[in-house]
Amino acid sequence: MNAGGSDAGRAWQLLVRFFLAQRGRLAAVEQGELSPVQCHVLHVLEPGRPVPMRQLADSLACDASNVTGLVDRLEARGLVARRPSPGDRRVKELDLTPSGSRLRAELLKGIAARPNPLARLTPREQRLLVRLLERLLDDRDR
Amino acid sequence: MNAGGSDAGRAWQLLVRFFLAQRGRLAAVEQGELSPVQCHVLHVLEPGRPVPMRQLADSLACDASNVTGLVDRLEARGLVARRPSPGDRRVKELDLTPSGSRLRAELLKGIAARPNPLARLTPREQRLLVRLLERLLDDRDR
DNA sequence: TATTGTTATACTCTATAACTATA
DNA sequence: TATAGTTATAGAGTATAACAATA
Repeated sequence: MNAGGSDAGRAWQLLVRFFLAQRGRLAAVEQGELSPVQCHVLHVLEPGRPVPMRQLADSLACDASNVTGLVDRLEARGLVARRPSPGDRRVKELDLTPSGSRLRAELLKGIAARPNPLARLTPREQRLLVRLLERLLDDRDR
Repeated sequence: MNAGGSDAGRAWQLLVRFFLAQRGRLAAVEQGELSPVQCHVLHVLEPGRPVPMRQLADSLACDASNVTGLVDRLEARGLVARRPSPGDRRVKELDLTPSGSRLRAELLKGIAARPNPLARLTPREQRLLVRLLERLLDDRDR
């Protein structure tokens, strides 16, 4: 079997284990402000870069029907807004409101401010990990 | 601001981004056999190593009341079994059934067999990542 | 008194299927 | 015909609060 390809498998297994273990451990989630999925939406939505509903469903790896209710709830809280797409009248694009942009900034700040699980790595190891993850996530989600 | 501590924050942010992006993309989940949370339970439960319900709730970072229904469903499918704890009569320990053990083995195999997102790293980078993640996950979850 | 697990309740997330309005 | 988004429905995950049994 895997002679040479086993490291990718092992790394994948460790990453899966990591994100299973960390599920729901975001500051905004713990404070009850946002659900994990809502965090994802605010994370994907960059200010001034509207995203079609369909694209959001893809990035969530879920059925399109879920996005309707999800966006309904975020819109009811004034965090996002639906806009008609210029090119295709079937499409609705999603954008952050000023309030949503502020919460997104707090979310990112909260993520960066909670590096607890990574404290056990040396600074050099942390830099290595950043480099590897950046390559891993390159040209993804945008 | 962060002079020196920023790499941990950056790495943390990238890991969060990664697991948000990969949520639900496990073979067993895609095939509709298990939910992400059920995967976590089977992952945590090693054969022959019973785990108290309370400990399961901790590892899921959720309220203990959820574990009741979660375990009910897994037990109804014959994957896990509740056993009284030898020491404390309040405690119920959870163990895999033979059927659960088999599904767990398939789950782990499926995870290892799906390293697609990691193919973009060189073999050397993959080994580096494995080393870092192993240090990251060391003495956790057991 | 504190802890383990349960129940009741309410809300969110998720998939499937059927529908509409566009393309 | 195909696609974007919605609605209806049902099942699963989640938190809070109250409870029984045990420590």
